[in-house]
Amino acid sequence: MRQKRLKRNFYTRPTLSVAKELLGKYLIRKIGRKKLIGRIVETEAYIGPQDKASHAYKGKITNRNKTEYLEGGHIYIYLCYGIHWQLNFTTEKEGKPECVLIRALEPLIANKHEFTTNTTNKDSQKFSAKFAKIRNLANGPGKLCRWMKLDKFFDEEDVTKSKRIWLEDRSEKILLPQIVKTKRIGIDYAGEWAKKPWRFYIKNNLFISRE
DNA sequence: GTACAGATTGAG
DNA sequence: TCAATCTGTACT
Repeated sequence: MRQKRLKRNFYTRPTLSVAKELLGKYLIRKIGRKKLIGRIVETEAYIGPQDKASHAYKGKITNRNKTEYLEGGHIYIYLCYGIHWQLNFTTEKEGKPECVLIRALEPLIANKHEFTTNTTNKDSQKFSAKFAKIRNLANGPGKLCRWMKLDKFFDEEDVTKSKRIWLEDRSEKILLPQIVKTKRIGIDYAGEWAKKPWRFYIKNNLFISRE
């Protein structure tokens, strides 16, 4: 299988394109000799300064959100509800506070007898207890950070160069009809901006955070 | 210094 | 349905 790390020019593009094209890409987290691999199945776009749901609304710069202004291809990670880390990748040029939140991963587990990456078959919903366990590893933005052991020490990380976390293209293309667009989760305070269809997930995938 | 909301989660 | 848990932010 052809595997190549996503380069700078993938990230320094319009955020909505990056959010859609991140679907079907692979997030690799190296811990010692081991690798945790997750296929990205759900994302959300945040487009400051105009987006009221963005931390960079009205061009706000704080100690927390300053990494959001970095050039595309950097990690912006922050703690939510005092408990959960939220992994974002910056997009666009330096100075533009736009990013993509990774909301769910399909864990790539070596044992192919348990399940395959082809989860479009509704019959596979009759999954085993083990399958349920795997499904619960990364089907939410906080859960995937817990699984991959990601925290504030990854803020500002350049994923085009990092040796502990990066993204790979494994020649899988998610076509437009397979992408479901919905409003973003948990930002109802953002008025009109809350209605924007800036959440994307892979149709019929069993590893998304919710429908 | 104090007050309070939040890009969530899991238990009940 | 709701509490856990704590940082960032606004305000006194």
